[in-house]
Amino acid sequence: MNDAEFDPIIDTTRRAEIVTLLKRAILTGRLEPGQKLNELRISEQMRVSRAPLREAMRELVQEGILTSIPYAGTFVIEVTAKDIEEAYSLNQVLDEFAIERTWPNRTEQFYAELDRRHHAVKQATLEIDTTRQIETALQLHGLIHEWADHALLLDAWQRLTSRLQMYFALHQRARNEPVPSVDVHEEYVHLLKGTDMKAAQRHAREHIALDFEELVAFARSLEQRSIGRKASTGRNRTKYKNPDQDN
Amino acid sequence: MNDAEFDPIIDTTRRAEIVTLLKRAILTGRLEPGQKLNELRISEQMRVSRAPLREAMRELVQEGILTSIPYAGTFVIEVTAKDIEEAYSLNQVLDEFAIERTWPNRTEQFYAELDRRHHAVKQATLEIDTTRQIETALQLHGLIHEWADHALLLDAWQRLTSRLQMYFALHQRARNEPVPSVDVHEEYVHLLKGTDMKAAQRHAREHIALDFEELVAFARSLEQRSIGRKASTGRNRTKYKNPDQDN
DNA sequence: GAAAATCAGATTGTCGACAATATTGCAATA
DNA sequence: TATTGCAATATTGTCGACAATCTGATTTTC
Repeated sequence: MNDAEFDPIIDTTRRAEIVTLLKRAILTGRLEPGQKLNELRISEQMRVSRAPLREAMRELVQEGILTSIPYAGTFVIEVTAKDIEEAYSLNQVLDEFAIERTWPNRTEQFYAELDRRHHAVKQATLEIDTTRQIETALQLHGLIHEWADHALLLDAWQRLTSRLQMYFALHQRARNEPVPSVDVHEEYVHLLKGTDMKAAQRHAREHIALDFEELVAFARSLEQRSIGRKASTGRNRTKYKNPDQDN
Repeated sequence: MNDAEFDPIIDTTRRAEIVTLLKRAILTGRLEPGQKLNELRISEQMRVSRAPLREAMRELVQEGILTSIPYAGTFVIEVTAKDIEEAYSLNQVLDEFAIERTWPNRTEQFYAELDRRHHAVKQATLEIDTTRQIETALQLHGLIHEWADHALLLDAWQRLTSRLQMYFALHQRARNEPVPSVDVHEEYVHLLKGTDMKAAQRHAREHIALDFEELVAFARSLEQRSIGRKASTGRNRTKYKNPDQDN
């Protein structure tokens, strides 16, 4: 047989759709850090029962963007300066590793995709939708992780991406002004096409450090208005006072 | 107020207990790779309803040791040579980073804990229980991640640990003979107490590479008897034929 | 006889209701 | 007045039942 190749069809279970919806709400900042997710209310709004909603929330807890306290509730994670510093430092390490693993895998198709995503970033800077700008930039950076042929690395990076996307969204949401529309990826893309791997790795480190300081400063300012709150992935017991409010 | 500090009390929800039970069964190899988890059967054996069981399984799917295919079932992940190679290479990267971050945090308490865990490893080599040997060794290695003061790193490493523990357990289970009772951690512990960070990092790399080859070879032999099976974290649709059997 | 259609059986996904637990407000008490 | 005890309420955790889907065998059709 000479069949054309088909992608597997999307699985349509309520749980999966709920995950998508919740994740989007969190990563765009529509659900704020520390906010409690009221199961009954959300399930009614989505017109589903609590069972698939709870399962979806379990996934997001394990994914690290929600935090759950038994019999108290499930909350959007808080954002501290330390969290951001951690995300960035780990990202540096993973990026360096990803470049190393991707380096021998760079094909024509890789370069094409690199250009395509770079173009998407430049295109997005023209639009008003800041969320789209963040998405495209992260997708460009994700390329080296996708081509590293390393499922665990990709997994770890996608987890990080969630947080980074959330941080960026919060940041932009706070200052409420369009991001500078200069393209800072020109050099990055160029180095990824070159022959000097170390140089590419070095640039990844330094470039990432760019808006890092600004984000941390932002996080510090956030911490002023939310102090004394703490929660982990199900071990602690400190409760929140934050009222929940959707839309 | 001059209150004494208290740790939060442990949360007891069925879901959490189920997670513990399932995880142990998987990591010790009592549930074999590829095996299907029948919800009804397990829920009856544990005397719980399917709701908390399913939520627990969702967590483990996201944790990466189970894989779910909608309307088909949830399975223990397969173990391929590539998986093991990935786990080890990523572990090297994370170890190096962990040592870097832990290095300035080394206190007397750190050294004491280091010795304690090292002692536990040596103690375990005397026992027959191989699972315990694996556990203690991984706990010794986990120290640098716990002291790195880096929640994301610790999280990533714990995810890895699950897989490593599973791999080791399968390996030992297969050859069914006690592990060599020589202590290979002497040098590692010594370097962690020293002043040459680079040397410690280098040793971590090389030492880890030790039993790596053996594990990969083992995985290759495993792949003979289970070919053509594939599944991802909920995107694919290929189904298994593996019958499920508990105990 | 082979391919397609159909039909039971089993298993997963979802639902609504109930049980367990936490929170809040108020009264009681020192 | 501050603290403790106790309803009343709200929310999470769990249960049993039903609906949707898959699997495999059987029947039907060509």
